[in-house]
Amino acid sequence: MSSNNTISHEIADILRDEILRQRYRSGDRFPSERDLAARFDASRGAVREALSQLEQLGLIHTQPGGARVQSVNSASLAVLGPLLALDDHPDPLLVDQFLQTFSVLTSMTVKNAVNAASPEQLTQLKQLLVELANHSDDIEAMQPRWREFLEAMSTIADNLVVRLIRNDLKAQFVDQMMKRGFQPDLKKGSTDRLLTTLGESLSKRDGELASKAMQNYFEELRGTVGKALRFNSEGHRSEQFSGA
Amino acid sequence: MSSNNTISHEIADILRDEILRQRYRSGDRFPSERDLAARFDASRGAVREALSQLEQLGLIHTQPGGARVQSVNSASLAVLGPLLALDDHPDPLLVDQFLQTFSVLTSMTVKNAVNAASPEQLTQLKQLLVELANHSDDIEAMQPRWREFLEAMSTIADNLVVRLIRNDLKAQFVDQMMKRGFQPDLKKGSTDRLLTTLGESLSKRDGELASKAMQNYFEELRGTVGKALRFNSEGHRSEQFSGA
DNA sequence: GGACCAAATTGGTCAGACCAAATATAGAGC
DNA sequence: GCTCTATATTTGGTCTGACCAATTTGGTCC
Repeated sequence: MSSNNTISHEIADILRDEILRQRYRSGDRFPSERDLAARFDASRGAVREALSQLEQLGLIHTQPGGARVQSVNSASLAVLGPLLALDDHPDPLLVDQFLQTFSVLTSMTVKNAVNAASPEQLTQLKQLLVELANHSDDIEAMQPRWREFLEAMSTIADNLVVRLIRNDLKAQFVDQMMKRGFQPDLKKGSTDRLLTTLGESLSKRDGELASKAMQNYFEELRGTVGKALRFNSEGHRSEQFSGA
Repeated sequence: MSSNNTISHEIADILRDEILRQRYRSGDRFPSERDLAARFDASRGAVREALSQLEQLGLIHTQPGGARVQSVNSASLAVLGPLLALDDHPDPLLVDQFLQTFSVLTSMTVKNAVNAASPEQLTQLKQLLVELANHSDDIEAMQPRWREFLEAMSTIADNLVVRLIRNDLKAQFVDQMMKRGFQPDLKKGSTDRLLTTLGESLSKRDGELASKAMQNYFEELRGTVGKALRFNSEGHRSEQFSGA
């Protein structure tokens, strides 16, 4: 998990998962710090630091007199990762929701980047696209280049809000999937089509076109990933999930 | 600010703002807990809890041996609120970026909601629209009804990822603007047009149409708000900002 | 049954201490 | 002078035990 190997993080991880697994109902009283200290055989200070993390996640609310459990719906974005990691198989619905969200944000970024890029940045982007095209056969090799390309787009678009959201989502989700060794096997045609259209949009400086291309790509990705996950969750443990 | 009136929150607020104001460069060593305890005349425990909050925000990274400051770009979404509250006048660019982001997420929610709503939910939504139309003259009165309408949309669309993001954004931003007493004065025409189109999209069950209408509305909102903020930041302190 | 008051519980803070990991420093060897 | 190593120091992580103020709880009185 995300845990540092400190006691307080361990405690936080355990309690967080218990809350996410609905072991306490929203509004319930949370065990007192002294009880938790006894339960985990730790000092109250360590427990307090753990509770501080849970409070930052929006999972509990502490007040003199007692802490109370809050609804997951009102939690912070940072609970997504733990939520996905709760079971062996990630929840297909949640994954799909993630992809859809990531799609609209990425499309927006791409659109703004293409429209706002300086001539130098345009050539840089084209260069990265060529790099990608050169490795379109090897998904492994494309991964870091995609990252670089999207990072460049993100820098050019220069929208801090989206950047922060994508930070969180990436930390919560992408890394989670990577750790599980998940590799979506998109047909090569889809990727090639995306690369071509992106190149075209760069030449024409047509952000809308780039955005649409990105959306279509994610649409296909959602289909593929959804199929793989559903197949997987039916018990046919595929090799796509090697497990951390 | 968001602070509870505890010492550790106070310390966290101060240090957070110092980091956001770039008083430490990314990568710099952060003062030791003992130094900070001396500076704030507090116990090390209180300082540690403050630092724990900063770590959750992604602003510092602590390790045995010392804590280091991280780049704001790699921080968590939760820094947006404090970032907006840093100066008397919110950064127009940041506000615009927020609105654009909120726009695509809301449009996506609306689209999915309209497409996925059950017949009962459709009538409920229409009912809420009527409510809105009845108060279209009084912005004050519309506010809670808008909230209710969007909340219903959010519930129907049932995308936890977007919901969590919107939670954070709302907490960081909307509340921030409300506290400043900011009220965008959109022309009544825009709002009426939005309401009409939304009603139409509900009847036709046309999510795409609803989405487009939402986008257009936000587009106008961005224009209006941007103008107001720029005007305001030129020193003509308008009455729109009554100050908390 | 409801209003009111005292006792127990709970979170927030403090002080002083110890350990292990990381850093800084001084010294040895070249 | 430079590099490398061993030592000393700093720093974060944790523990113990204590105190205060706010809340909650339970019982009493009307």
